[in-house]
Amino acid sequence: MHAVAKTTTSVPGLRERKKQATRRAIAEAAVRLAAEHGVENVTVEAISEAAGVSPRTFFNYFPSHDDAFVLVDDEVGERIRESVRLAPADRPPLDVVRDALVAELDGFEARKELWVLQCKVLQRSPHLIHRGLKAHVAEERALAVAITDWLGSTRPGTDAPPGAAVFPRLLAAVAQTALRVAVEHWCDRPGETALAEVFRDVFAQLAQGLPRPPA
Amino acid sequence: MHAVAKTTTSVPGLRERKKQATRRAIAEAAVRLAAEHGVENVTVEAISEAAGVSPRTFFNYFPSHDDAFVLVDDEVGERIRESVRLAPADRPPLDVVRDALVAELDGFEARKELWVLQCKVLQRSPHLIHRGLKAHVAEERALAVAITDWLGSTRPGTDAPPGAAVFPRLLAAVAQTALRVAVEHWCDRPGETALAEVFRDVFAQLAQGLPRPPA
DNA sequence: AATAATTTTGCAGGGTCTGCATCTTTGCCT
DNA sequence: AGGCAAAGATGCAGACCCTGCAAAATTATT
Repeated sequence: MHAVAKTTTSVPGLRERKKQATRRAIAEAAVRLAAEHGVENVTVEAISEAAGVSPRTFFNYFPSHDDAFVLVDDEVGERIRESVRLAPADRPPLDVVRDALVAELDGFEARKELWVLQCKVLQRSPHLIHRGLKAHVAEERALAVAITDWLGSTRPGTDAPPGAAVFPRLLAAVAQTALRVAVEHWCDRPGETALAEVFRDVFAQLAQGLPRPPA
Repeated sequence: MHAVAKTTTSVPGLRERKKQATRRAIAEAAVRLAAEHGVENVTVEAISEAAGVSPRTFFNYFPSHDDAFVLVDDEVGERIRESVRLAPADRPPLDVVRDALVAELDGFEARKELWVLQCKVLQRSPHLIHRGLKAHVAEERALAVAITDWLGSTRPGTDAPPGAAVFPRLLAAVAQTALRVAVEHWCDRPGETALAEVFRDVFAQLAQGLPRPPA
């Protein structure tokens, strides 16, 4: 408090940093081992061994064996929802959600290697896709709430037509699905197309009501 | 072969009937117990006990504990895909998929009680939703293939624009998602709206590119 | 009625996951 | 510095999940 002025915020402290490091070490070890030997042949013990922690510690970071193989960043979803809530009220809903997602694409491509590697693991173990979709569904529901907020800011308290109540959930679900399809498609063709391009194309098709593409 | 002429087909035989009965008994016991005590408090032993089989037999019918709680009918998906493949080549893709799904809706409402009950279980245990989505994703991929077949029957072997390759996967994924959203929405409001109505409404919104619903 | 095929079952064993007690590490204070 | 309190890591016991394998029971066929 006297000689050295501490940076009052920002620095998470050694404790938190070590925790994050441990978490990343476990996740990275899990993905690498899975890419080499296949998911079902990678035990918690092996992951812990490679990450340099005890098997018991593994479960302090991941609730289940499978959860170690999917990469989830909570902050991304929160930024997306905030972006939706602050969107101009008169824009097309699909555009609002699309742009909110596109804004996060840069950080996505930055970790390209990691995602491609994980995509391979997920393709070999479809059973893990659903673990990834777990976060997906959670995101979907939170996004639906954000969309409802955004829409509600236009006209509060009015009798709605039958479709209105489903709309936020449908838009959120479709947007997440489009994102997933774009990523899967992009993973299948590494380096061939930019993710942003696939992404924009997919949303364009959605906006047109999924017409038959010109052959 | 001599005295009694056997009904050459149709009758599945006592063996097959008992198997189906056992399977249904296990599934029903699982759902009922889960509805009462919560999924995580229902062990395989308890389910087997209630179904009148040994714990080992449980795993002869369901690959995992969680799989006993989701109802899947393989034949339904096959009928849907066949319907898509046989559709007129000049119809709007979204309509083709919609109608293929709508045709199965009757059989769906017939088991209304069962589905509502299961929806409650799934709502209390989100972790099971993904198990249900497992079949969902499998269906999605198979459906994408069927859509590709159907589209391909129009013009085989032509240079495709960037969006064309994604289209079948996107359409299949979006259609499955729309189905899921419709079912969830319908489960939340039992008896208020017919599933077919929600379903048609959702697809209408998709066909219009998800515009803002009139408030 | 006897035999063959299929299903059910018990058992052993490995893997997942949790709660609890203990030990080590980290953060903060004088 | 040195010590105290909080938090994380670890080991262990135990319940549960899941899978082979071989024996017993049930069903189909001759």
